[in-house]
Amino acid sequence: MDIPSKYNPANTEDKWYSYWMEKKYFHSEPDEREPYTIVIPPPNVTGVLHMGHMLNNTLQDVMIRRARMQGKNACWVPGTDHASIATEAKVVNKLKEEGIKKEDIGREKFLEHAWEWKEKHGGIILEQLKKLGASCDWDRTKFTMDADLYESVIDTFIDLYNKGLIYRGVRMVNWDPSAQTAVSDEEVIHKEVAGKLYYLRYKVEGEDDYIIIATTRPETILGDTAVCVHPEDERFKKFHGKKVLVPLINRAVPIITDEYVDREFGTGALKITPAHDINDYEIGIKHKLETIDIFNDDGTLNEAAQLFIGKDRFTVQKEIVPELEKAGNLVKIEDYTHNVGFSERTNAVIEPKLSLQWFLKMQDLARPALDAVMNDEIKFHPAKFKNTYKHWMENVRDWCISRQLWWGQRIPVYYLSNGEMVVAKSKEEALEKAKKEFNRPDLTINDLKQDEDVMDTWFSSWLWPISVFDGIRHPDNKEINYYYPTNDLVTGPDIIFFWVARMIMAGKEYRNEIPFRNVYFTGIVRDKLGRKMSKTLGNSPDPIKLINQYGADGVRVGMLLTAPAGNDLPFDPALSEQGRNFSNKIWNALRLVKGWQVDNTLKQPEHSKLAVQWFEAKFNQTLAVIEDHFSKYRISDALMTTYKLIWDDFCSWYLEMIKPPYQKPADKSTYDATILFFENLMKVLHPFMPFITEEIWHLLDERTQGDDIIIASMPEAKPFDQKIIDAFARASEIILGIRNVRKEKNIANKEQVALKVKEGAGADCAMYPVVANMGNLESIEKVQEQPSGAVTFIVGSQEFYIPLSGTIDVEAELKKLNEELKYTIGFKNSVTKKLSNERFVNNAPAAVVDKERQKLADAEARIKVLESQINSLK
RNA sequence: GGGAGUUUAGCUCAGUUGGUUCAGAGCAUCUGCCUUACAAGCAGAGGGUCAUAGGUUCGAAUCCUAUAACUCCCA
Repeated sequence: MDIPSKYNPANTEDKWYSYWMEKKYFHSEPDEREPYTIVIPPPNVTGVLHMGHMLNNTLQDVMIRRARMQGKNACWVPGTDHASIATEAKVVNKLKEEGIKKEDIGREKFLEHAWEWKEKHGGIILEQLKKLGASCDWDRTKFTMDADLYESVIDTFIDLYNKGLIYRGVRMVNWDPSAQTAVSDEEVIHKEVAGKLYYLRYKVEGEDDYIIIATTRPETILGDTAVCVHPEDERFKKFHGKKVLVPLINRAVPIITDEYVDREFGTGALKITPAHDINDYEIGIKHKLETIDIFNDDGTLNEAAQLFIGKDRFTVQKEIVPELEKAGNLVKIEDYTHNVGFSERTNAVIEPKLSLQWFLKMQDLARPALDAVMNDEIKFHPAKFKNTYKHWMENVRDWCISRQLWWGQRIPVYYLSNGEMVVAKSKEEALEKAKKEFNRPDLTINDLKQDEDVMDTWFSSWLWPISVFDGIRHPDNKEINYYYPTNDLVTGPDIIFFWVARMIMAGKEYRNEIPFRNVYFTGIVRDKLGRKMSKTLGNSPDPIKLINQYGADGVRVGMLLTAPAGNDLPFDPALSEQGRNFSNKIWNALRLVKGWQVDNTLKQPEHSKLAVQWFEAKFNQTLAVIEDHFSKYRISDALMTTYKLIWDDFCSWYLEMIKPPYQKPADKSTYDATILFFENLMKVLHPFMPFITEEIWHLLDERTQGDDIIIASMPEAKPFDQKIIDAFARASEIILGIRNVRKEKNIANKEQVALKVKEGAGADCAMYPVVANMGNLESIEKVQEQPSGAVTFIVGSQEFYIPLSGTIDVEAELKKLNEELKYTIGFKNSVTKKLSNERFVNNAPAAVVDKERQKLADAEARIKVLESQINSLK
């Protein structure tokens, strides 16, 4: 067989992916088997694949492929979300380039453009996932704006409204002036920013006195409606009940007192701007202050500000300072670092803004969702995220679900001209309802105006595990009953609140059941310097390029090896190289095995028989370890264990043990056993490296239709013979001893040597035939005494000799032995000390004490051997 | 400001209920090898005061206290 010495992934990956697709191996239909379900965390439809997706989806693919091979009905539902803010921004920009404003073409026309954009660009990320090998059921691909999912969202809104959980109200919200929409608390990212603290003098009305306040945002003074001091603060008691004049505009506002004020901060006096600060807002309500909103939706100042009308807030922040100075209000400016909120989507500085929005009450929804995680009905991996989850759930605030956008599910609320409203699924239904509810038979469809806003994208996503199976509209359908609850969710810790928490709420509310049993939190992929990967930094490698360079299998291994759950992953392309090298190692093992001629008449050599027995045991022993890792979601450990099983145990030991002499044939039973081992190893490896394993599966043997590794059954750990594992451990030590002697004495591997074993209790080893083969020994013989002119090595307390023709370097041997003796005596002393401590012997468990006694006996035996060696050399 | 977490080899991390030679793995490094499966490889080797200081215990990387540094979440 002619197989190239370097594995080339490009030749196999596309081939097998299309083959699997043709065979419909990824597709799932409900049947009598146990289901195993994963719903993909839907990537943003505007996105392209980044390293985070690579990690995330590799993990999911490992889990789904393993489940498939375990005979479960594996279903991985792919899809994307509509990302209202991001997508709308993209479409707005595209139109802008064409000279079109969205307001000019209107809502319907705009949505046509948006759909067109989605059709054209929205599938990129899913196509990229195919390159990675993701075995998603593509027939089930969903999009959060699909008609059925859209309707599910609308139904949910109506239902929650009818339950009294959704309300409309004017509240302080996080306003994104760039996207011109409200965003939820979770979409605001707080960052420390170097700014200034401005000390401003407010004149007390009708007096010559003044009060000094400190603020980071001097432009907002135009919206001030009070100055607040601590009631106990002696410095300000003289001002209680008086008024001050707001600088520049000379509006008289009251000086109020509230214990909220921190006397240590700034000057101890606080300006209050209820329209533009959440804390001020609360104080405003408490003290019934006037609220003056000085900003337009785009962050420019409006008429209420009186000055700087039409200018941007940041321009005004600069321009107002000289004005204040001129007017004599500026005392001083200090450097000051403070927290500023940025929009997760547009990176614009968030403006707290009073506005009329829709909210979902969270408290009642949160309780069952909190319990489900705290009592481990849903398990978090790693469990440390339970803390974060608990803290958020216990302090959860109502969710602002309306967005001032067009791309999304439009809020199903209809208003009459008098402001009264009805909530209904369609305009027609709304009309009927309105007629009845308000006793207005005269109403026509034109009297109704639907709410202009759409819902938060996460209001779609939180239904995802249910809505992809149509379980909102048809709660008793076959699919939802079969696939739900799903098994595992794989996602990043950064969306624990956005998504995980809310999916659990939705599951509890709509199915009265959790949406998944396990949540695996991945780390965040960072670059070598520990920075988060981002487009703006340009520090993210292009995953597709990586795949072309190292193969999808290689990249998958590279990602997984250093990605224990919940730990950040400092990505280094060298990791993918390690994965690629592993592919090559396996490839060459195949070349070796397939290069053998098989001679049916050949008798199986004893050493091969033992090797086969050993590997059988080793395989099952290791498989149990791998299964344990999987059960604990330690995927990278499961991979590393598999890696070592293949590389070290199979390639470095087993294959070397059974390798026939050069150009000699192999015997049939060893060959067959080896092929079987190879097949089993490929099965265990398949979930991690799907492509090369399928390729090798088909090269190892002729396969009938449908005999493909992707659907082969995963081996299960069977009982194994511990004795042969132990015998091998000893044999390998002896082999290492022989190798060391060869190395020290410069004896080529080709040259045969004889091994002499000192007669005694430890002289036997069941695996001597293997030792003889691996050590290239002409004989193994027991002797009473050390032969003259022989090099010695010791395994445990057993002596071995290799007679040599040349002279022995007595000095060097003595030095080595004396060092060894010194170490062993030291060790013996420490054990003796322990054992002579009465409290240890009395308190420690018997097993531990026995082990110490055993250690002592071993050390004493070894010392005896070493001493006799030294004496014989002297 | 409140809370959580982390700190073990050059790097990334394991280390379960405190008890085997417990101080580990992979990568990296160094040395020697192109030995007919594989130099994308083989055979070896070195490398750590388990962040610091106390304490509990017969015994501490592991439990407790304090300190330091870093990370994340919330406000």
